[in-house]
Amino acid sequence: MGVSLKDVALRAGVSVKTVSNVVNDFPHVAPGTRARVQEAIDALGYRPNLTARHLRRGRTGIIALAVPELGNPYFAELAGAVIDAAAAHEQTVLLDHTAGLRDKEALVSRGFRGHLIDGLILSPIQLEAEDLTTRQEGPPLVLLGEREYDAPYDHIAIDNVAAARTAVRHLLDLGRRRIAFLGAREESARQPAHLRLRGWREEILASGGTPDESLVAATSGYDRRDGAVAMRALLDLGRRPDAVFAYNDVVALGAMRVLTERGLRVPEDVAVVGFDDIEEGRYATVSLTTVAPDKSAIARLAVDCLVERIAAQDGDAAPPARRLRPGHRLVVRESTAGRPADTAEDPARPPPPSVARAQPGPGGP
Amino acid sequence: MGVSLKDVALRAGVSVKTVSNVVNDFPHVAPGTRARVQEAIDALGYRPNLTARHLRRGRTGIIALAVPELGNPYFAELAGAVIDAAAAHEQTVLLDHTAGLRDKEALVSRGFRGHLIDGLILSPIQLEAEDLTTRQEGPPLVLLGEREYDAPYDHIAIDNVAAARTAVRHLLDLGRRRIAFLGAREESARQPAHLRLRGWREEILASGGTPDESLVAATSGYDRRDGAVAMRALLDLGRRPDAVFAYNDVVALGAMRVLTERGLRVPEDVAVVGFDDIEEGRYATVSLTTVAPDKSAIARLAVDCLVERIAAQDGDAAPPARRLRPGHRLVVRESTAGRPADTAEDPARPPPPSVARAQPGPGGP
DNA sequence: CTGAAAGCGCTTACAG
DNA sequence: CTGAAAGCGCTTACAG
Repeated sequence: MGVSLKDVALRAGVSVKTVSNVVNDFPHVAPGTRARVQEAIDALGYRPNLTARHLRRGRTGIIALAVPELGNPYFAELAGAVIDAAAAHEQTVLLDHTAGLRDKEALVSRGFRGHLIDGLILSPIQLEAEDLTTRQEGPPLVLLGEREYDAPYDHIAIDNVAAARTAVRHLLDLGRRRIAFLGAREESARQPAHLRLRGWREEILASGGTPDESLVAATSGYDRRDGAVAMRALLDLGRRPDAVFAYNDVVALGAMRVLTERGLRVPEDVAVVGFDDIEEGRYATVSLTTVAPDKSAIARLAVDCLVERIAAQDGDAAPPARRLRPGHRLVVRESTAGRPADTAEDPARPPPPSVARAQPGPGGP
Repeated sequence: MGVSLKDVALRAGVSVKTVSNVVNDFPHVAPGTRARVQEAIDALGYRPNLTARHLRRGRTGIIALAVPELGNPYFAELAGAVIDAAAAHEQTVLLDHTAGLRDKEALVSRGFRGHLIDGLILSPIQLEAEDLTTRQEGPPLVLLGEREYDAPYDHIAIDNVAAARTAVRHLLDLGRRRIAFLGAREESARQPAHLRLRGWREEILASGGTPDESLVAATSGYDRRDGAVAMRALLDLGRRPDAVFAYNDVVALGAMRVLTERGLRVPEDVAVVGFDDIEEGRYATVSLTTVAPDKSAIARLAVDCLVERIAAQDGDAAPPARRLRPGHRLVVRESTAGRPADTAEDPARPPPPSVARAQPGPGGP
């Protein structure tokens, strides 16, 4: 059916080895031979069978990226960045989504794609440490995001506590004192939103205040609807905040929608800060102040680490597990700053400069 | 390095053929033998090498989905639906993004992943018919979306003209007469937004009006910024519409942001309709009226067609190229209907019922 | 119900 | 600079 190396070799009157050399752009092929082979390749329309190459090389050049949900723009944007970062290493990305379910996350982490992928980048939500420590086999693994584990894997994440503190600090500086936190998840022993919630507590304490736990709202997930439900629940209980710090941007956007429905003005009555810096937040009717993780740095570091570990399988000494901290910054927009007529942000122009800048964070320990 | 079939066969004291039979769940294996083999598999931690299987079978079970941009929620949501639809056929999805560039689209359509993928689903923006007619090789191909080609490939798309007419009809019914169209692209000989623009023209003509071409705004792409830029340009030229029909939801959202900036009320001063029904539109501060294509039907039909064509390569007669039309409906929200206090849509509840329903459209011709 | 053997299309020491 | 041959780990007629 397909045209094979052998067919090309036959036509060019050389061995398959020589054709292989030409196809793989190896040196030490006589110019005349190369031309003859190339001519045969073109004439026959030969295209290498990647599948055979994979089997022979023991490598596929495919890495998997497993995210909770592609419907969350943060992960869609991150996936785009990972695809680009991987292309720089000539790696192809296979996308998996786990729905944030522990079982699916554990399955993926065990490398259920047997030998199809060379490595895996996983952004877990509910995965537990034991899922990782009992991991027998599976490809090299790099972890992404807020969840941390005592397991020997590279972990790429911004300093979530510091980032959350910066956001809360910003709200405190605006004079807000009743700052709600949206996106705690009670069902999980170890809070996915652990660190951001801790940042909320620490910063309020550092300012001399007392964290009001009745302003911490649980959600069952992390999407727009969860934000709307949590915000509505808070208001229905009569716990009206003067500011909201949400686990992420879509939760913040869902909350903002409910605030408007209830006739509360953003930011005059309630200031709102999100997390992720998704494109959508910049174009919301009231543009969203947010913590902006450096997505392309996250993607780049993750792919670099993974590629290094894949290479290390060939006998190089593998580096110890690293903890890498890409940068982040607070982007102040209308949901906290209002819209002074003369300094209105223009969403059609390049992204505005950050206002507060958190420490970009050095590499791991 | 890995454990192979042979290792398992050795330990179980059977031939590799028998192990293969067990692994692939073939019948006609004596229960005792099966148990013995299974025990060996577990003890050795054997996992099939997919790469070898692919080579031998000549199939990988991987299909590619190429979309312009994962950052556009419509494509992210569609990708999720395709991944799910493919899982039902035990197919894995490889995601490519083309940035809507003709060269990249043409490259992908030629199946540049040589034998790695069994088939391709492509949603083209700038691809031209000749790119397809000169296509020599490449895997089975299914086309998605508004662009149509005179080429023998399956094409899955809602009735874009009818859908656009329904949207414009809705605006006309509200008494709007200066309806702008956002998202024409002049640089391309054959408009990507061809059909939706045609629907705009036809419906205005059908209502006895005259399409005002000065209200057709070109964009350089199809994202939020493009919508904002186009809207601003229209207003700066003094061409104030009383309604906007946008090529898609993100363009509509970008436009809505600018309208608000300029102190225009939505929908009182300007009603807005988008296209795609992305989740974001439901939670916008003024929720967005939109044409909702049936994304899961699109995904399902595309995967079904592709899987059928892949199977047809084994000698079955391939069906002629089909044109399949999944359904769509108009979802009316606040950006055209306003927010009557007593019927406010609750974004935290299930999606609202459609108000106008376009013909769901029969299967192909 | 099970086995021995060929072959999918490459890459890679090993020779020359 | 080029060739002959083995082998990556499977699946699959073909026998028995």
